[in-house]
Amino acid sequence: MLNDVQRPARARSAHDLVAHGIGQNIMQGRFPIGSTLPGDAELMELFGVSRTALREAMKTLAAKGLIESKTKVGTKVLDRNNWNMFDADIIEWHLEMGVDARFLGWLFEIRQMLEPLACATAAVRRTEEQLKEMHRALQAMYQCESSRQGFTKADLAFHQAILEASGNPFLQSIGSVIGAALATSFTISSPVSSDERFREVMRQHQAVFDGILQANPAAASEAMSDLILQAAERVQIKHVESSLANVQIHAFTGVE
Amino acid sequence: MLNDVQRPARARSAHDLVAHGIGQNIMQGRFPIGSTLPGDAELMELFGVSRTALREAMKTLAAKGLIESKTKVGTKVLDRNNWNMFDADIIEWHLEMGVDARFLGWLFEIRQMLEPLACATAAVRRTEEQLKEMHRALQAMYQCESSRQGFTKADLAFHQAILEASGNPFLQSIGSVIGAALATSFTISSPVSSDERFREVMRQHQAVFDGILQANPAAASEAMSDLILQAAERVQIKHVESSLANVQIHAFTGVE
DNA sequence: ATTAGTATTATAGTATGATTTATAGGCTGG
DNA sequence: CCAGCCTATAAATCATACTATAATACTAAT
Repeated sequence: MLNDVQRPARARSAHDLVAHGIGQNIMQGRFPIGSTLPGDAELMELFGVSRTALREAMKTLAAKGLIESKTKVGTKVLDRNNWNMFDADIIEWHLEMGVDARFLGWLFEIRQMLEPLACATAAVRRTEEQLKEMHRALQAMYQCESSRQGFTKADLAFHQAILEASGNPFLQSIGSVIGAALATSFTISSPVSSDERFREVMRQHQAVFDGILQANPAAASEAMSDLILQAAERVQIKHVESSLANVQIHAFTGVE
Repeated sequence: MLNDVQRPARARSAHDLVAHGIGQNIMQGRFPIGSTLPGDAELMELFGVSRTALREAMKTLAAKGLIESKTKVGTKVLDRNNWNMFDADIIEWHLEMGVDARFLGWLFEIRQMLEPLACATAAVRRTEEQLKEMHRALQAMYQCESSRQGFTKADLAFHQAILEASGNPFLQSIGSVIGAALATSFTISSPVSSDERFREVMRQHQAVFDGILQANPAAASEAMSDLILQAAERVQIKHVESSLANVQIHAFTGVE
């Protein structure tokens, strides 16, 4: 069983590996929802770790809402709506078992719900320092046309700066969601693959920044909405073959 | 120090108490962001638990993004934007240190961003069974005019049924956010306090349900938006109104 | 026969000490 | 002055023993 679990890139701590292993097995349905996990002893042997490391992994998973342990009754896999989907690890584990068009659709749907309005609030609340931060990230994107990795990093920084400027801590904590979306998108369809596409992407980002700079919430919101919509389309085009529930982004956020 | 930590209602496990204690101290700024927590030995003495229990608590907090441990350097309190604000415990710990108007404002702001659009998608995707579930919850609300606790429970069930029907797992996992908002709102201003208010609240919920029932995403979305706005006003949050005043939400959900 | 209470027992929870590993900071040699 | 090698320290891990809890089975009283 463990052989099928995708290896994490770098060596990590024991409990981290175990959490990763169990988490991924839950995502893949090998530990089905509602089922009871093997007991401590069996899992210890399975992963070749001590009780301490195993239990720490369990606590990590429990903290993310994946499992619940009760004395005598065992450890059960909780229902999906207990899972904290805004957790970076959970999203990562999801994506590691293969990029699913539906999952990407949900990801973009959430972005479409939150980011345009985050831009709107940022346009009203942003400080000078936050504007500078956005500008720095934007400049970094301009300069990273050649480096896919550098571009992704700068792109994420730009979006995070906006979230930061929104002033809402809930929005500020969804960086992992956006990061996952960006990273995955770029593996499918890089925005720096062609010069034309690069300029289009930059134009959109510039529009978002300008809207926030000019304290124009409506413009900023609309620009971000366009940006996300196109990003989603770029990804979904590559996935037409998975005809099953090809979730379109239906939500448009407009202005009066 | 520990005396100031609000006691949880019911007795819980040792590591749970420790996680709660440290978590709350972080929220209150007694363990400031960026600072290094006391070492294992000191914390063990402070909370009167073994290393095992302490470390499990640490892993719980680390899983929620509150802290990060590194060998030799110690355990540091991470920056706010690493915290997973959609975690039920984190919200709870926030609220336990006293209801903060700003925090409530942020809570309602997020609801205003997500729930109307969740209604819109639910209006398109909902199954018959999900409609029945919403109806059940709605009926329970009608019948719980006398019981504040029962009403809150039914109210939450109604909102969760909508999230469920949206089909998006990210939305499905924000039940804790809504739950916290509802519970806190009701301690401030109960919707069943007067007959008049009760009828108004029920009218709004009925409008949301009708919109979803009739597969009318625009109507459902708007009804939910109204509902949340009024709920925010009841707890005297001017925040939401002002920040979203410039950008109206108009969700159109079209089917191809 | 049904119910209420009690004993059993499997399993998670907790405690403790020993051991290993990682790294900041100092030390040595170039 | 720098690079690479020690060393001290605190976290990470292991191993084992013990405790608390609750599901199950069993017993006894009605």
